[in-house]
Amino acid sequence: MSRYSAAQIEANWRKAWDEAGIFRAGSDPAKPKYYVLEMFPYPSGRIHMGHVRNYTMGDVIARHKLATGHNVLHPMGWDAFGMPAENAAMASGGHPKDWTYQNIADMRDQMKPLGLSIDWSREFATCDPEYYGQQQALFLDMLEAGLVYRKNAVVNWDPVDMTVLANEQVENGRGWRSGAEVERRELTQWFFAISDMAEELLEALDGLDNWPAKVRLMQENWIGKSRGLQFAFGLNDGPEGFDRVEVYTTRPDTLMGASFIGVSPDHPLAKDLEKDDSDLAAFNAECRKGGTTEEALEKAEKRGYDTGLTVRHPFDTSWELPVYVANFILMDYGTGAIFGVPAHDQRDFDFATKYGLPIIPAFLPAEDADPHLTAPYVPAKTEPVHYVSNFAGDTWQSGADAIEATIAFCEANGVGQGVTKYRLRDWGLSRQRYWGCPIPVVHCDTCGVVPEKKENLPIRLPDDVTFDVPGNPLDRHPTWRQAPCPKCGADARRETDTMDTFVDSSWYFIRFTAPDAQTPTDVAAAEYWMNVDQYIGGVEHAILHLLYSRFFARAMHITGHLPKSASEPFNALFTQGMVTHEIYQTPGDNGRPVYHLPEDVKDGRLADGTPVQIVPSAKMSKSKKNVVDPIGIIDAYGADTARWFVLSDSPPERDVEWTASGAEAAHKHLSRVWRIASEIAEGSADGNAEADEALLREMHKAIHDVTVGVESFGFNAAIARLYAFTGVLAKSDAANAAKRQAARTLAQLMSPMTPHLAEEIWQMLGGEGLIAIAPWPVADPAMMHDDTITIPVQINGKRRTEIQVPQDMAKDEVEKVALATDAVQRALEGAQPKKVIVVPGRIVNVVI
RNA sequence: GCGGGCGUGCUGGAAUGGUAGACAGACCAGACUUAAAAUCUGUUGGGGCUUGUCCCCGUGUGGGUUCGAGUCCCACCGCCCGCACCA
Repeated sequence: MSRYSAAQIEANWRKAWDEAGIFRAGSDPAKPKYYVLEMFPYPSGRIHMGHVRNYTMGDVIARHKLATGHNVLHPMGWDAFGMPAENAAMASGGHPKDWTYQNIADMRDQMKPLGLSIDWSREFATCDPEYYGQQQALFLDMLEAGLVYRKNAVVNWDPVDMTVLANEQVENGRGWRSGAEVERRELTQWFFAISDMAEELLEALDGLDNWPAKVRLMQENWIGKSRGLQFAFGLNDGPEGFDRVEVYTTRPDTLMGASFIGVSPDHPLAKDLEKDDSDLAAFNAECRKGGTTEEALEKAEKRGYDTGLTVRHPFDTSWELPVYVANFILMDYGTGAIFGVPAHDQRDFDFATKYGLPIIPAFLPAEDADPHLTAPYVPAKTEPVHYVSNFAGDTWQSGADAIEATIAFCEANGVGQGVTKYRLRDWGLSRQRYWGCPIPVVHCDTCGVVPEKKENLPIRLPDDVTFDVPGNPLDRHPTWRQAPCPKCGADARRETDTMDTFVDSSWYFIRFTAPDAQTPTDVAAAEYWMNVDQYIGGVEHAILHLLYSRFFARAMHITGHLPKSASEPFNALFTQGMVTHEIYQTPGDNGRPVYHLPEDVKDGRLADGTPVQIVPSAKMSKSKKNVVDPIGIIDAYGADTARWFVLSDSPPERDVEWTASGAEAAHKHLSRVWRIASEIAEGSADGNAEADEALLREMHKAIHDVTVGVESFGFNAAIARLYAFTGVLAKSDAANAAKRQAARTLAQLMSPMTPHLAEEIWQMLGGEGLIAIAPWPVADPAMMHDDTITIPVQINGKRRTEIQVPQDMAKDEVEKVALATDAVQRALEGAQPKKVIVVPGRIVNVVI
């Protein structure tokens, strides 16, 4: 008998699937549709184990749906715009386009051996002009609908590379590539009006029952709805045009504890004052320079500048509070101005302590309040809070009630209004980069900003660009910028900013439903295929990509590109864990460890015998060298082994640690299954009917358990069940016919995870056609329960013995059997039990 | 600081409130072999004695609810993740 050879099997079956065209999504109305999608990859040029895990999970779902009679859409594409292509071009002198398409070709070649049930006919890359041209059309429609606009905004500006950087591209206040200190700069940029939809995006989260609660919560926090009071302090002797300072607070109940007013360095008042105050101008400039990174903020000291101005407290106009410009106040949240309550807020406390401002407790009981507090005074949760009406009245309330009551009180007394605010800000999409989707507008000296005509789309990126100097190549291109004004025809200039790549990924899943349409979408196709029934990807996209996509689906409905039913594009979301690996390191110079690839380490030592230090498992990363190349694994063991292993050891939402022994074990198991099937295929040994019955019963239980596992993302549990069933089959004395049936079923149950091996076994055992499209087995309930069952007997909740009883035995009969056991009789010592609990089919508990 | 999650053998992990440790890895022992590999079988939470179809303990710690708790509730400890000068 020959041995299991994945290399031989796998290529054959991929060819067979290809020729049969079984993964091509049709529109068979007789079948229910099912759209399964994994987040599409960035074409870095190399697939990694994370991809393998992600796509394998999606493939298990897709193949299972195919076998259960669904019309399945399972597409793949490339998130192909972005900075790495430009960085590669800058580093090696190539062109981003060549680099990207070469990487796509390479990655496609690496992915195909995985045997994924993908409809490759729908493949596209976001850098294809056919795609980004439609994206430009979408942009124009959104512009017309008021969903896109231009405004002046503060951004991270890298003065060396001369481009805007996203927040995540700023490290410790410096540009991640240039190392230059990032400046905050005001620029006119394009924005999507996502914040207008804040309430709807928040409310609709409630309906996303099949999303992880964690992701919904993260989005909820990100949208950040808050309820508060907005009102003004009257300003004494302010500059021209400034007679009040508008503030927003979520804690109006602390109003009587106010001791100063703080405004942002970017606040209009601060900007006005700095005109005549060079010290303040210097202070503001210093504040604006400060980085916006987490670390920079943590280190930054609370600093303020006393403007010398004062405001009047709304409830006691003789009470004057100083006005400071303070570095910790953000211009783009609330009104850019606050009142400080040092007694109840750590930041305000730090500030007040530094500048010798009063610390006034706003809550009773006043007798507990120390007039010389050394730390913020925080009332206990249950303690009644005496809110503003302490000043004017006598009502006692707490928490949110106190805040609402205070707002009502303030409104009644003409001090401001209750308002709802959101943290969510509009999405700035302008990037001063070449390798992105050009924003299709023209700047005309007479007409201003003019949308490009749709018939001129796509506005293509020019190919003749250079990357030898920093900045945006589109800006310095000799001719590309020149364009006639679509309105008046005069010479005008193209917009040279391109779109954030998150725009590309916000609607690609809709484009998959009609990838060749001459409009952004084919609404009928979108209506048929949308929504994505199951979306799978990393939790790192919990906010940005998933929130943007939810916004886009709504925007596309508004602009007529999608039915309303697709406004929430992803019915179910699953966030899978990472693939991790131990890190091997040896001490290097200057205390920095030297990392070693897993393949260079044997038994804890390098080839030359040097022992390595093993650092606990972490996400595979090139810099730590704790990576295992999927290609190497596929070459050594086959794709089925890689697929089986990444699904087997851990629940899919958790990280899985790649271990050499685990991969080896997976391969051994698949070899074993292959061997068992081969023996059955060759064998003709007789068995006994009793063994047949037992085997088939086990088979039906396995069908049930594995099906449940596959349908509920319990892949690891399904695989454990398959191990167990394989063991039963291997030991069974059943006749060949029964074994054959069981082995064919085993192959079917394994087919979503190990499709190639499953096909091979199916064929070996005389299965008809391709297993990939053979109807999924159905468990027979009659075969799933045994006539006689074993149930444990507890005494006072502790297991003491077990009894065998007929499955359908009456409760009191079961009780009698249990009481008659030696263990129970011994424990009773002739007495009567106090109570006997019988859970049918489950357990008996005798209470003594 | 705010929000969320998780703590189970040597390891990954399993367990609708109902036999804790399924299934794997690792280790050890045995079979086969001249030997090794491969394969197959078996053992493995801790402790005790009277070695049994035995007893006690055991799911981070301490309480509670329940006939019964890894699972539910309260408090604490530890770890992980997300957000964050957001007023």
